[in-house]
Amino acid sequence: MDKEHRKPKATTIRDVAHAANVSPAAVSRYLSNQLQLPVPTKSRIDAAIEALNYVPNAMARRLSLNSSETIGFITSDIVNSFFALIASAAEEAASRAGYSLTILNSRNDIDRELQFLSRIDDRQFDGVLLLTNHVDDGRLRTKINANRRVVLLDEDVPGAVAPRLFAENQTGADLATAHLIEHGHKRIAYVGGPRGLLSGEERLKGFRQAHAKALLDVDERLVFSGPYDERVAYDSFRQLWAGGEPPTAIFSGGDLLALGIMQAARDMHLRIPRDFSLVSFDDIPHAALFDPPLTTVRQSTQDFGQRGVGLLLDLINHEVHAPDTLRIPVSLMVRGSVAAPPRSHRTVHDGGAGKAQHIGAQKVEGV
Amino acid sequence: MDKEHRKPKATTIRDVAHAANVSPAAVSRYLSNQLQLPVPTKSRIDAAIEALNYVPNAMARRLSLNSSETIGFITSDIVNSFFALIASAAEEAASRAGYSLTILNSRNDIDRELQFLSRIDDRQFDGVLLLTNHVDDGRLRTKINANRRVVLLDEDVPGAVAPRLFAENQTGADLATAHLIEHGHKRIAYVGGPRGLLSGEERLKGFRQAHAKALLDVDERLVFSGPYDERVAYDSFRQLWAGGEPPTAIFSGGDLLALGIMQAARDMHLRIPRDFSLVSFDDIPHAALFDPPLTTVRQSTQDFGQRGVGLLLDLINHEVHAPDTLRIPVSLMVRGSVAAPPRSHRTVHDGGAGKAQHIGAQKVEGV
DNA sequence: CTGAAAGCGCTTACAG
DNA sequence: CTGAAAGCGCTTACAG
Repeated sequence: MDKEHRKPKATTIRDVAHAANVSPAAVSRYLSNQLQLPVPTKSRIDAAIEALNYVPNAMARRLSLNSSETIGFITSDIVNSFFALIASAAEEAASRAGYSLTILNSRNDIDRELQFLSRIDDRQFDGVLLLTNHVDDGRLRTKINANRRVVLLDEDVPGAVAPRLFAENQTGADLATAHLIEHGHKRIAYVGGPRGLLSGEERLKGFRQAHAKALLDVDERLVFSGPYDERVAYDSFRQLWAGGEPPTAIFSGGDLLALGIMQAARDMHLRIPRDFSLVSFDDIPHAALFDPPLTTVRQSTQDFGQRGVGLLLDLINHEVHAPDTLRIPVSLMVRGSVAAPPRSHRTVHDGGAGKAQHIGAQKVEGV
Repeated sequence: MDKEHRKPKATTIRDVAHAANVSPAAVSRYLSNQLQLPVPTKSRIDAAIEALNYVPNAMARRLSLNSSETIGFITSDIVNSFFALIASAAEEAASRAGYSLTILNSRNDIDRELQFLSRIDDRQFDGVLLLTNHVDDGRLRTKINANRRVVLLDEDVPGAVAPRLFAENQTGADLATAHLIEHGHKRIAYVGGPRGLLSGEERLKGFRQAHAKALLDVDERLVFSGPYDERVAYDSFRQLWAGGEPPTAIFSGGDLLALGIMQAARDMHLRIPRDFSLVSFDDIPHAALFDPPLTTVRQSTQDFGQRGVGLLLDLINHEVHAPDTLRIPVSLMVRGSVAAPPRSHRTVHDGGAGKAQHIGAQKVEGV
């Protein structure tokens, strides 16, 4: 259009000040509510802003304030709706506090995680919410301790100096396993996350704890730990069924793993819960619509996102709390994937064999 | 720790220049590969950077370059894994081009969309990928035309001057409906997106087109258009079954709607595909694991994200293309939610009544 | 080719 | 209380 001005310079605070016959400082202070002005002056400024279509330049403000007004959210997989829900809750909380939230998809790759954490160093982020999903080799710890503007969510980085927010993993696993035991299962397999990773360790601990409370032994040949990967769970299941005596129930350390198990069962023409029962962890959306509706341990993604942002903003503003690890409560969502063991004559409490209790799942609160 | 310096000033390009005995300009040019330096000078600079632990300040660079190096991704619901997959692909493409991607969750609220679009004005974003999911009242159009750094993905904003990237909606709907007709269905319901919204209109058109090609009439009492809301689909289903003669099959305009339909069917103790068949649109992850495995139209989320970013970067760099609307191809993923109509003696082509073809779903390419 | 200097558009300590 | 001026830390047109 206008060939005359090659770059139609953006209107700045100077332009507004000039038009309103005040100083740039006055406009700046007025806009940030640090100055009570006489009404006529106010209106002149407002009119100038309106007329010149003035919008403050965020990059200039950020350079000046030495704050990017942005926080990073690093997750292993944004497509996993459990993580997406946390991200969504975090974005809302951040937005309310005047911060943008940038979601970074690490694909569980430590090099990408480190690269993303470096964006704190170049001032792209004021801080970062880190949801890692693998065992640290020490590099994450070092990186975090170098800048100290990180909050650990969902999984731990041992040795890192950072606020932490985790689920009640052990309690949840105990709850889930006890639920199976109550239905008469004695031969229960564990298909869970990696050894050395917080959720994997703690959920396995809960699994053992429930057995101990029921005076039951854990058959170590039925314990499978591995990455949170659908295919790995798929393979674990096939191994379980390849051996002599398969279990009558499985506690799976994550809904993604449960999905792999369900797929494998389907491929082997096994029905859940007729041929075996299944309880899982996470409660991803639509878990109630799977075949069968999945009984699983729920953790509040809202809590994760909201409280995580709170912790990070406190850290950024140097309002440091006691460095305790905070925990998100859990509850068991009872749906249709658990029944009595096959070929068992033991009395069951509910009539839940074939029929799913899908709507308004019965909720068993965690401790 | 150090009480002496209240603010331990970050090291700047000046510090590096000083330590390496060159000018800041030389360092800047060296770092951006605009300058070939003698090896000894290079090493001195590298050593200084290393020793001082120098990281360029991104906010300063951005102010100077008048570019935020960031693009926005506005979606109605990041928890919907279909959108999350597009976001993920877009993030990868943006990252490869040196851009950050910020995901914004609009919750399909136009005020939030407008607010997010304003971040172009204050220089937070160099441009925006907009995935809206409702009919515009004119405000989106006005806003987009005011800054012209927006690419429209998945849904249209009529009248907006912007590059567009949409799915082959009509072809996909035709494919899906024809699939039902081939299985002997004549009484097919449509439960789809809103009238006036691109996907809703075009998919309905494809639904009608398939009928016309088969010389079948569409029963208008079986056509339900509404927002992409699980509960709305739930209610539509109940209405369909409340009337006299329910359909023998449903084409649903989105997997989220299909989920609502499946939930309603389950609550009414109806089995799919025994009691009615269902085909849908989107192919969200794990669609194969639902009960039944969902036959649905697939669109490549990878294409959406990648090509969308490409279009936006071209726009930002003023490498404008012809303003054509680009289309993403579709294909039908045949799984287990379609069978012959109930009480029908018509011969069916595949044996697909009860048994699901879940693994490696048969793929029928779109035109 | 190289460096001193101006400029990006804000904010705020400082002086009047 | 108010404004002139310095400063945030880069990039780059300009002069030498």
